[in-house]
Amino acid sequence: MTKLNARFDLNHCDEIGKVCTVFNLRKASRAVTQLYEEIMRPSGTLPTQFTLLAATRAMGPVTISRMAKELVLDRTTLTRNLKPLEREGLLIVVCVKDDQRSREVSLTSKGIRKLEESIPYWIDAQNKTRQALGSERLDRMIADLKRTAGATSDLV
Amino acid sequence: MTKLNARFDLNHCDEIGKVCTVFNLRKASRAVTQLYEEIMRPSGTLPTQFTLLAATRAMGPVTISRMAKELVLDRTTLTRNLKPLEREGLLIVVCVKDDQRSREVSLTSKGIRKLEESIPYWIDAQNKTRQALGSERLDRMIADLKRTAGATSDLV
DNA sequence: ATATAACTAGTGTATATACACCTATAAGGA
DNA sequence: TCCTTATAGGTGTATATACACTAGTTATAT
Repeated sequence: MTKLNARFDLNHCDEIGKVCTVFNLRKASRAVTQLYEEIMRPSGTLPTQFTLLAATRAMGPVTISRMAKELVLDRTTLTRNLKPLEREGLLIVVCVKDDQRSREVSLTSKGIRKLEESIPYWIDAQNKTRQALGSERLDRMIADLKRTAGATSDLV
Repeated sequence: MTKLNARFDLNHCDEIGKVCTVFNLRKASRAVTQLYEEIMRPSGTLPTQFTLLAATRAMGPVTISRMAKELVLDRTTLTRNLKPLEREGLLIVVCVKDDQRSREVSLTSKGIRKLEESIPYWIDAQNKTRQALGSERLDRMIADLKRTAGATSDLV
């Protein structure tokens, strides 16, 4: 009688790649990120930076910590990811009056313009992805991804 | 009559985060990666490095380029990701006899041991993820992720 | 046989990500 | 009030990721 997990031993490492959640997630992330980067390249905005601009716009003036938690992003990672956008003058991070510890992120008018100009390229990437995957699969997967982000980040 | 894409203008940036494929994929990736890192920490192997070890074991001696293509990973990224594993003596990259351009990656016995020791922690992470998401959703999502990686990497 | 094209790989640079550690400020209790 | 604790944030370091560029090797065409 073989053990249930016998297929995960050294002689069946190909099975690991086939069923590993984190591997398949990261692999798909790379593929989709590469596609979005290619399509959005003419806009001069990286997809990761685009989502930061959109998140800042959506959340209004927001502290680093709150934004990081919302994005399931380490706080220090967010600090660093904001740097290139600050340097380009697309957003500003300023101290909060009521709490000298906190700093709030906001878009500048230049950042708003940049975001607006990038949206058509992002829509193009969205449409090409939908075309490639089919609406049904894509909508289902995004719903599953949301659930995954919520359920697993609760465990950490 | 409003345009179909009207909800993606500057006044509805919250919609962008809700429907953006690359954002939701990366966010879920971060959440799951964080969970795997926490669970696998005692093994001393990062989940990304674990998958590289398993892929090397599965693909046998394999050139950098072929491995990169298989993993939907930029070739130069793979070169750099192999570095810490080489440094620890878990794998070696050697020149190929027949083609002086190519270099092949193989596990060392130390790498095989390390992989074997890490598998139980990986199984634990796999099980906890399955528990959190439910088998049906997880299996469906992984199938969708595979399809996504294949379909979008073909477009680039 | 040689010139050119195609292929394989590495480096420099930049962004993305997170942990350990540190500093400063706010909140709360003795 | 003052001491302790909790909270908000930044830096140093390391890995993950990709592009532009470079160098060497093999294949191909004339």
